[in-house]
Amino acid sequence: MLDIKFLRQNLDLVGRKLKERGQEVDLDRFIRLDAQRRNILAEVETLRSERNAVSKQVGERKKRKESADDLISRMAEVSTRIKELDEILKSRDEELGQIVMVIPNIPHESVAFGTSSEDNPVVRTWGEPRRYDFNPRPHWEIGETLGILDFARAAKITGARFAVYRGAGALLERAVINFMLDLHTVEHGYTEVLTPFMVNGESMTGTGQLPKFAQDLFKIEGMEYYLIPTAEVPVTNLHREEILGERDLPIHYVAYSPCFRSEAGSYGKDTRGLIRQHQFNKVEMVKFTKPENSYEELEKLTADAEAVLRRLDIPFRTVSLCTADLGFSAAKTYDVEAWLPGQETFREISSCSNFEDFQARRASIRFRREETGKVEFVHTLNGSGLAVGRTVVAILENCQQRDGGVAIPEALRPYMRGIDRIPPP
RNA sequence: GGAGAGAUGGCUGAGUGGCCGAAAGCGAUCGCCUGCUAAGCGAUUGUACGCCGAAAAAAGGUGUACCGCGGGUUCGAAUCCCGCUCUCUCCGCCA
Repeated sequence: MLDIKFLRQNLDLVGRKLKERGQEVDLDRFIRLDAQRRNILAEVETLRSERNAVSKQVGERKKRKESADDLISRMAEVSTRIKELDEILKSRDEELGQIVMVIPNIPHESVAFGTSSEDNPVVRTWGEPRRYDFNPRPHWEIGETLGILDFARAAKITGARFAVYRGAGALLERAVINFMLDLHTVEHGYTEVLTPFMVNGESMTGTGQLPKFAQDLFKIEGMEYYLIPTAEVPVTNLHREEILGERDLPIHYVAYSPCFRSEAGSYGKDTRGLIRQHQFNKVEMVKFTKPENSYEELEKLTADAEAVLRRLDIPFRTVSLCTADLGFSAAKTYDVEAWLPGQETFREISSCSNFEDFQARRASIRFRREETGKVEFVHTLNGSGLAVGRTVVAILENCQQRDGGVAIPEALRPYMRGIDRIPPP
């Protein structure tokens, strides 16, 4: 959510920035409602002030055993009027909320203008794609041949866009999770957290999934709980409605969680394999920082995500999302894309964003600056570190061998009971 | 699922209709005192929003709201009434 005062004073700027994102927002209506709201607020507060003062007189008169009937009947009218105005005020607030809660964040000045993902500038590439003396296969073929991935049975027990991992496949998924958690905690200094995988509506609103993107979420029948689409939601909301000490910052968390996404609107996209599932595992990094440090922290966060691919020796490139490709809550995002030889393409495997104070304002996550004694909003950041299923995809495709086996990257072997490859059947 | 108790400021905890944004204590900050430390003394110690202020901001001033959440009664609600949520204890069930 944007700062209302900022919005009021920078209408043109906000309108222009939103246009760059390809968003149209009725800002005139916002300004009109906001002015109305403030007028009504001023009136109702004046009336309340009068009522408070007169009620005090009533008390004093009664103590002196004097009649206060005239004051009482006058205040009865005032109270009725206050009640009326309160209702109007409430409806204005709701309308304003509906507008302001669906306005996306403003892109950072370093974000390139663009109209689609084609316009995302590549900021770096790492690693050389391996040469194969055979035709590299896509991971779903590799996985099914090896008997470690079973999409047919997943469809039977649940439906489309689910997977069953078996034997070395299940072990590999688990190894990747543990490898990533250890790397980020031991070497990068993050604190591991394990949270609920369902959250309430307030949490979803805090990070920006609600109210605008309800159709992307799975909701629990008969309860106001949602399955999390990413650990970003529970972890960022850990400090919702808190005022942190300046000394507590920065806070770095890493969390494993399964992620649940309805994938509404992506029918027909990535229907084969592990790329796009209703349920997938992810290790997520979340940071709470002081405003002046957040961009430096974004660079480190992205480097921490890239470190996973470096250790696994998987080639990747990092792009900076352009204005049109940026997510709703983000001010700036780097996507890390792993090379997939079986599909001869780079695919997103991590998305690292700085939300600045957008989520902090929604979720009311603040800190007290020692120098001034004032409370300010923190900046929040998060990044996949990494998407586990897609990492398994990258391993299967990059490390496949002529005979159909898959070599286990060195770094994972301690987590795989020492085995160095998954042999063909 | 059944029975009961509770939710007040950073914390402990008082407050059953007006004198309560809220006692007291603890903690914290600043100052005084003191060779140093401790102790002692004094002051300060919430958040949000509106208005005034100003080139913009800040300082400052002022008003309103907030005692788990939502509604109601009343001239007036932390306090009375209704609904909800959460926490704790006991019983049952259960990984």
